[in-house]
Amino acid sequence: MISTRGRYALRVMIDIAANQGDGHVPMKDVAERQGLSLKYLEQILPPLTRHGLLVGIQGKGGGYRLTRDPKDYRIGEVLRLTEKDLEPVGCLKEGAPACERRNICKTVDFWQGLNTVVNDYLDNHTLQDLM
Amino acid sequence: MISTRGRYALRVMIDIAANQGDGHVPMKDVAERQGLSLKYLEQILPPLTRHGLLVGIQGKGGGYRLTRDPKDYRIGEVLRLTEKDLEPVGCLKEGAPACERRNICKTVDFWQGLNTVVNDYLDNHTLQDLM
DNA sequence: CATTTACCTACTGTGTCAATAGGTATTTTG
DNA sequence: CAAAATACCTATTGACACAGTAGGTAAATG
Repeated sequence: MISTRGRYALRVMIDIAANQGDGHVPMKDVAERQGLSLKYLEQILPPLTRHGLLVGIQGKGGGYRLTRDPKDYRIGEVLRLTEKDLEPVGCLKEGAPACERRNICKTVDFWQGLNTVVNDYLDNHTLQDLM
Repeated sequence: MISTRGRYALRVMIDIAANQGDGHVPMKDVAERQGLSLKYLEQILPPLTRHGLLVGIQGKGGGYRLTRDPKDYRIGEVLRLTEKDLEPVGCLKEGAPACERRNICKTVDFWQGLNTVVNDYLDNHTLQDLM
């Protein structure tokens, strides 16, 4: 299940791409255009700026800007940064506590396969594909 | 995200397949072998019996039995009956309230594609593959 | 200096998850 | 026929994530 965090993040990036021109786009404008809560968006974006997918300029005349061409953002990148967990089962998570049934578990390979299928799909589509 | 409901359901069916012989398997035995709560399993199974994937016989000497060969159960079948929602986003759900952004939504096709990829994977593996 | 913007942290209501608990109905066996 | 074993049903609970609300601070510009 993809939550609003990831879905809103994509909508925000699409909106910025469409409106940035050669300047910056205030998140307030994005929130209004998209009909979303500014305060909520503000707490979704930090991971994206921290990892360099967006740059945010403070102060009057500031706002956000993409750092790449839309075709160079893989959807999976955005979702992995904004979604809490994208893995189909908890035990596949990075740093998950070791499952004591691991040796005898007949299904872990199956879940790993599902995880791969999902991530391949997400990584084979770009932001450009959504515009 | 696949919850314990779906995962336990699969483990239960694998256990039944391995232990039914030509009789029935009491859920109490399954719970003990798998280290799961009997009471919890009891409320996961009803959809499976209701849709004929399992039969449950009451009374002494009763228990559960598969109705088909393990290779004839698609994983997707089991999960769609036991998981609350398998769809990546709510708006794809059967009977979901119509989204008012539907006309202008640029992402719904993308999510539909993800849903298809996931279900194809789940439906192209059978219970036999997990044994 | 005032305004605009990003950025940070705490709090809240709702709902699902993962069980636990206590029962009823049905069938077989002694 | 009684007792035991089984499936089946419904309510409750604690923890936690989701989706937002709220109230601020820091930085840059006009």
